[in-house]
Amino acid sequence: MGGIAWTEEEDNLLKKCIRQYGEGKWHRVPLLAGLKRCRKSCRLRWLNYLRPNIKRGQFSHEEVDLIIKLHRLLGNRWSLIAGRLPGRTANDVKNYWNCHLSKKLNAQETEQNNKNDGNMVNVTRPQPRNIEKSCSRRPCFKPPEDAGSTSTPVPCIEQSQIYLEDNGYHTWNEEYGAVGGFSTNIQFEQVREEDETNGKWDLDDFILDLDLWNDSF
DNA sequence: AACCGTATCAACCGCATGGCT
DNA sequence: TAGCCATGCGGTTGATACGGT
Repeated sequence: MGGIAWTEEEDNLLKKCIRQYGEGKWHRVPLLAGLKRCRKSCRLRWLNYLRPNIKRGQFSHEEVDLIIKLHRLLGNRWSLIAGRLPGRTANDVKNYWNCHLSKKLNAQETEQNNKNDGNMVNVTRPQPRNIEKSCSRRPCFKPPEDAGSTSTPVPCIEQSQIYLEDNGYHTWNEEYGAVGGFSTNIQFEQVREEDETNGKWDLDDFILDLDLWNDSF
């Protein structure tokens, strides 16, 4: 292993400390737990190993499929990918990708390229999304009523203010009632402060929902 | 049995980001 | 506004396990 392996005693001290004081405040954890480890090590050990509900063992086919899909959409954003796989850590996903999938997929791609040979296909890599600082809440996302149809999902934001970056500024509802062609670079200028239930909103989740939705058809 | 190459994965490192003063 | 500090993340390292020769 890279670095000094954690002992059972250290694990117990860390677990006890987290149980007592909760997560966060990692700079205090080594002192509170009585560990001779830096805060980063403590955090990593907890997140990747000691946290409850961590799933161990083989990745299922469903998980592997999802990882591949998500990686196609997000690139190496392991924490986001892991967030979609209950019980899996970013480190797990990253290791699995590096050990299993990257080689496998590279081989497949090379094979595919050889087959296509001259029939080049341009693949658009995930583009960075420009997010305004003011955008700090999650617009709730609901699938269309007719779940069986192939229509795209519609964010349930009244008077939403989502703008297409390359087309000047347009209001979503006024001019883009549906989300067709959503793979373009999109800027969320401001979102109505509506969804108070979760408090913290990750915009990437929302965009990912849309991308996954489109991808599934 | 000894050696070697490869796979696996826990741990570390460095950087980016955000909050606070 | 600048500087400092804590946190989080992705990349990388290196010890161990395991299979093949």
